[in-house]
Amino acid sequence: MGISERREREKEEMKELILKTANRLFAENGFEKVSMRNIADEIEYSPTTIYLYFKDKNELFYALHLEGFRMLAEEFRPLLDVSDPMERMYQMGLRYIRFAFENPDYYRLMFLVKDPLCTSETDDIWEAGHNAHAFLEKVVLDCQAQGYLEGVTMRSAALMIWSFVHGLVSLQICDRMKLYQEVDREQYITDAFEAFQLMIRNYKSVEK
Amino acid sequence: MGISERREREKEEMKELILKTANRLFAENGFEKVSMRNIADEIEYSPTTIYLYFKDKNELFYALHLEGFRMLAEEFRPLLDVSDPMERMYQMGLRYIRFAFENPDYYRLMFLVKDPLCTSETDDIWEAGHNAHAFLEKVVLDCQAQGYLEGVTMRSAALMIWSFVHGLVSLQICDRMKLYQEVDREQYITDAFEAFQLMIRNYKSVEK
DNA sequence: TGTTTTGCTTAACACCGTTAAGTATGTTTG
DNA sequence: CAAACATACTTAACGGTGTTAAGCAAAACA
Repeated sequence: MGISERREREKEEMKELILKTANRLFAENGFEKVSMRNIADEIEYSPTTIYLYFKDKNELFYALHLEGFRMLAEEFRPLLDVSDPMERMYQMGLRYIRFAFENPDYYRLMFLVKDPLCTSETDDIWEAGHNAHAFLEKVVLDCQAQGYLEGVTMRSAALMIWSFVHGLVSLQICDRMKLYQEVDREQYITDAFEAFQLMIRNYKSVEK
Repeated sequence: MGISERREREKEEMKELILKTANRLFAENGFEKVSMRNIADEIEYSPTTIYLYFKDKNELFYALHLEGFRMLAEEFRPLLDVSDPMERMYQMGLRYIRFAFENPDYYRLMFLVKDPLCTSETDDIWEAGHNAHAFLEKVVLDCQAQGYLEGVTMRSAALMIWSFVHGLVSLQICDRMKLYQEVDREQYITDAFEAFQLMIRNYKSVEK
């Protein structure tokens, strides 16, 4: 009775093929190159075939978005070796920024696009994001244990830090930094990041 | 010879009509309701007519984006009456956040969407944004004159502040705050904003 | 009054996501 | 082994998008 198992396996392989192709088109040619018909062309199947493996385009993009979080987790992995909390937070910021700039399309999909996530079920979706965020919460707690970021809750601090870095890379990725001279744009980003670090380092809560 | 002048006037009126209609559809039904055919239906003209007044959809959306900046400037106007720099910055943040939450579609268009701006000419485009940014730069300078934000350049500080607030509202607008309980989400935003203010207020540059 | 210009429309192109119906092929059952 | 059924895939189509080319009627000009 190995037939149904083979079937299952083939189905999984096809799903994988579609996904890999979508991922490749996405990484190579960016967002707009990924259309159902486009993927279909690439794998030499009819467009409608994809719908036998994925409910709709959102489900497909949700899978891509998971791949993005996998990549981000990979980027974060070396942080486990950094014991000093403030240094770890610094490195984490740098790696977050680097990930965003090296994979702008993935970043858009993960954090900026509206569609593919809210339409999906809201329960398990954020498991991938949760890991990354847990990483941040841990680093904040460790920093607070050393006297930094006093007087604010861990959650507030985490959201504050995430907001800043996210905002910084978003402005760049969405091309909203044209205010600053083309040449020095990267310098401005670095400077702003350093300024933020400086503020966190030198902030001490008000004496009671 | 008033004919050509009347012609000119009528052309301007038509352009205004298209724009107003686009703006209305945009404000009422959000982003996706604004299609060329959609606007055409509303003004009871053929879709192609619009192309006689606007080069393409991007040019139209660029005009909408200007309207957004006009609204933001309106929101900022009362800040002129706030003389205390730190208080002014605080109020500015609150108003920025309020603008974003009350006009999420405009905010997306102004700061998050990729297309309509980069494709247009890069020269005069940011004049509208420049005004808002000049406002921020002014407030940063005034704060620095009072001893705040010492040790970082005005530009870095401005970008840092903008990044943070932009990131905060972007995460909410793009529905990326599902990590936090639905109920307390607004509270978290407020807390993070307060935490940031606290950090800026209590930061003192390192003594040399 | 005839000629040219203007303002607008119809038709079409090339895409898009998605659904319904149909067609082979492979599997199971009588 | 043959009939009945299920599976995997396709073709055709719907309704939508932005955009272009060609044509037409009315207004302006000579």
